[in-house]
Amino acid sequence: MIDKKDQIINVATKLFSERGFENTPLSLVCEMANVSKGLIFHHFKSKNDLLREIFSKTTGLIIEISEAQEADQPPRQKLVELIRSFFAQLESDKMFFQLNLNVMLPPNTRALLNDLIKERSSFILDSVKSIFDEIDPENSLVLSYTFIAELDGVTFDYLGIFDEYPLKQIETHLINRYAE
Amino acid sequence: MIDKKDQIINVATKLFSERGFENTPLSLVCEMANVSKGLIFHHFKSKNDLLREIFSKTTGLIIEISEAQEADQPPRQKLVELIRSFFAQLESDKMFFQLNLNVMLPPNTRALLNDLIKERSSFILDSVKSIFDEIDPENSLVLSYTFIAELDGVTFDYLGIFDEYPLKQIETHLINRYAE
DNA sequence: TTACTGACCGACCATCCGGTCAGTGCGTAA
DNA sequence: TTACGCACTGACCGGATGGTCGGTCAGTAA
Repeated sequence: MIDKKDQIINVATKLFSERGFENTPLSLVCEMANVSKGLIFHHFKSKNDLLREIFSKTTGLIIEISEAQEADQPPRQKLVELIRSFFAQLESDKMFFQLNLNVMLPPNTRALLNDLIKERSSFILDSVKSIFDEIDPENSLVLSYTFIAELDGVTFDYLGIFDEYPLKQIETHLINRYAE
Repeated sequence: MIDKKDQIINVATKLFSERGFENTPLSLVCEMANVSKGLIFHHFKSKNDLLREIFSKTTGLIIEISEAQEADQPPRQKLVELIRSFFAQLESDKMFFQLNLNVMLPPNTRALLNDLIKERSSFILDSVKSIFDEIDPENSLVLSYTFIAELDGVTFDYLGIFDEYPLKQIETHLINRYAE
């Protein structure tokens, strides 16, 4: 029998990413996790707290992507690896990206995760910038921001906007662009 | 005295973009627009309907951006104009972009605007693609998706993630990239 | 056996919020 | 003057939802 606390987290993750945070009443989480209301509040201070815990867990995924490249590769190769692992994760862990997207922008949920988001985004910026520093130190900051925007935009469009999104082709196109 | 219906729309637009749709009770709209609950339902079928009407209005902005270029310019120049007018609008009409961002992703609001979003996004794809068709018909589709992803990503990062975002520099960088 | 802990339950509460509705007053056409 | 329509009001309703609380029970240590 799976641990009930984990069960709550799993179910809530799924529901939050599919239906959004505001639109997922705890009663639904209880029902689908076969758990009582009381138990949720026994393990988590509040609904918000549950979200924070779930969101924190996804940080691991981001770090994993950022560390896909090996240290002794040439910088362009690092970028290629980064793109590759990003697209791979985007396809295989769709749910986590969906959750992040749903939750990072709307002001109420955003406010509640603000510190985590800030921390994470500067981590990402730093790791990307350290690569571009090796390529073009003069413009590394702008290059990093643009690079990140491309990946964020792809995520946004793929999960939120377009029905038939040629992920693979866009991946190759970006790889070509950055492999030069 | 300004028309009360407009007053409702203005106030609601502001509040929805600042606080998100779910997190803005109609009671607050009433209060800030100096209007009774009843009047909102006199002018709009429901809260959802109010959102649809507001969201529809922003479509005009998108069309405006898409049509910034003149017909007889070379394609690369058209792209540059497109980028220019996009960044200009992003800065001057921040509120509308914020609203779109807040409302397009979360599944519940998304569902209710689905047809409008679909319509709009294929309009955008078409207009961008018609430019890339003149440059590289072979790859025009992927080029268009990537181009759009870049702009969406910039919007996302600028409004949602990073505090100090070098918009101007990113704009120039993109212009250089596409002016070749 | 006893005493204690902590996972777990579910009835209950307070509040909030979208939506309704009966009614008021003003402008206008007959 | 009357009658009608329409912008407008605000008290009210019903349902949903986050959160509380008293309590049960299994496991375990003494």
